[in-house]
Amino acid sequence: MLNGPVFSPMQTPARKQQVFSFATLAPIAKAFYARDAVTASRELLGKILVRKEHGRIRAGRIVEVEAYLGINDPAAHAAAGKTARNFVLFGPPGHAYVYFIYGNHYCLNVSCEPEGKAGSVLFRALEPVAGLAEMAGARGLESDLKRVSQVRLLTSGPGRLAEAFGITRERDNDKDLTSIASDLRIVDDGFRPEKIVRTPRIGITKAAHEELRFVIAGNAFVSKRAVD
DNA sequence: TTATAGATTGCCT
DNA sequence: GGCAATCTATAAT
Repeated sequence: MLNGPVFSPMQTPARKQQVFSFATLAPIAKAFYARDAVTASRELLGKILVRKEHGRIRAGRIVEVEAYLGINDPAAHAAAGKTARNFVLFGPPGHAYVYFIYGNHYCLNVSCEPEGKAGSVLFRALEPVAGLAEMAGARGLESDLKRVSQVRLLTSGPGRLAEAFGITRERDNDKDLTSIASDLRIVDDGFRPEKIVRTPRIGITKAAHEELRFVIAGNAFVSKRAVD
């Protein structure tokens, strides 16, 4: 196991970083994603999103996600059917679906369900594990992070984590996260959350009552608008 | 062709 | 807590 779920200021980024060797971090396999979005959401909590760029690793533990279902979920981009924008949702499982929102932010999903059926998991918050200085640089923040409140600004929120990992539609949309050749992947270090909390999704108006948001209970890096 | 809402964030009061 | 920023997709004219 790499690190527990709670960030400790005593664990410096350098100490955390030496634990990682990108080549040995096998991406989670395609079959993992070929399931419904609710199951995939629960299973993804505690896994680690990893980016390799310029020989450096950025990694963050997944602590908050939301499930978006297929054509019957009014809040899902798949609701309108397959389009040039959302085709990834209908494609093979384990691919990155990246969209641009509010003229300012990218958001990252991973496609679920077998090919032909839509469904995805939105990444809403990560707990930084490695490459914190790189994340801070990408976010335009001070790299000398002393407090948890500062580290939270790196990846607590879907737009924030995308920026921290340099995720864009042009670069990452439809990327196969299960490929050994991918610079963006999700890995399993054996960590399992003690408790998962289920709540309504955040920031949507359609089907807002559906409880399809999942968070690791008590984790300090869950996005601010959280309603546990 | 024009209008509007959107799976957000950060700054201002 | 309110609201501007700023682009895209989709609905309305």
